[in-house]
Amino acid sequence: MDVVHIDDPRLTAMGLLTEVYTGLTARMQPVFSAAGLSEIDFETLLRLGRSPHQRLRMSDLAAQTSLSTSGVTRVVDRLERDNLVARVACSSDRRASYATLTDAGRAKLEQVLPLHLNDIDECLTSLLSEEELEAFLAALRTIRDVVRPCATAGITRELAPEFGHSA
Amino acid sequence: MDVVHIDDPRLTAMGLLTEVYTGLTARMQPVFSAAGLSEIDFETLLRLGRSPHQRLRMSDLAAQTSLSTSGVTRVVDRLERDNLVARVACSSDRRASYATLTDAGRAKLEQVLPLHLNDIDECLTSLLSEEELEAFLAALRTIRDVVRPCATAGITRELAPEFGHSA
DNA sequence: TGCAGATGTTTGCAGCAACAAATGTCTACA
DNA sequence: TGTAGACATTTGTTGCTGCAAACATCTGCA
Repeated sequence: MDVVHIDDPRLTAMGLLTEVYTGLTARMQPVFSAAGLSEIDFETLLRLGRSPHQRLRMSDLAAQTSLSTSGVTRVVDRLERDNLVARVACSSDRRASYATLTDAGRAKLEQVLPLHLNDIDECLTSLLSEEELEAFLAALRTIRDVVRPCATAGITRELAPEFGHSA
Repeated sequence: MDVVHIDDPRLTAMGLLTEVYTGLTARMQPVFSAAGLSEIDFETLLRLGRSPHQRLRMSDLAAQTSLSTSGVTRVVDRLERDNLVARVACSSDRRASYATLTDAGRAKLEQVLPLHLNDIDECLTSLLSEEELEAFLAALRTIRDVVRPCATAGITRELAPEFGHSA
């Protein structure tokens, strides 16, 4: 018998979740890198694309992604250098600035998104039956509500009790 | 209507999973940092603790974690500096070395593990009913088998079709 | 035996992220 | 109006990571 319970069911459960999540993201990497994007680049473009006017304040972007505000500064620096995103001054608050999708950014998103959706289908949604998937998502929601009570930042508070890809 | 389908169910599913996984790991962070460990430090100690003789070759450690071999070199450097792990030459292959748990490492693991298990319970396993949990894990296994066909490295091939915490 | 290629580990290097401090702007209140 | 504190963003610094190259050792085959 070893130091730790080698088969503690809690460890197994958490390990399985970790394995699935990291395996899934690794599996989706190629689509992003083929487009010259990192995962966080894609997430940024996606969130901008889904937002009203395809723009978001830097700090709202930070709240929605798992990045710190300085992290967002540099992601947007890189995306701006590549002309996928532009900074626009906020007229009502001179401290703030919006990151907005450029035409090239929108095009890039539209190019990558279908491939990404296809990946998700292949490795996740198509693997379970209708009912299994629904139960799976319900379980995820239950857990999400505990570990991440307030996950909607920078979104008008009425819509989107669950706004996909909140990291 | 925006550029992208704001509520594409595939995006929502993936987003939910991301949210849960990152929320969960964030929620577990405090226990690790209180013990002066990073998450990867803990995972390393755990894997060593579960292995025969509490030791593993560097490259097997790399295969089990999500780190590259050079990443493992540096994690073990740090853990060795803190006296939680020691390198031991492999007698049958002079290129290789084992990372082994020191007494302090074992003690640290035994100190942290119950707290971690408690976290998992609080934020994951206790949130679902017996049946829900079983269905949830079954779904994870289904996905795991697709995204990570061969996830058992450096383990004697017979046991552990699912060896928790494989990153 | 001797050598070519495979394998295990480490090191040099470059990129990314967080934290804290700095800067500019806003808000509330006297 | 003037000022203190809050807030949005950026910059300086540090640490962690992967990739590629270097190095040591092993294996198989002539």
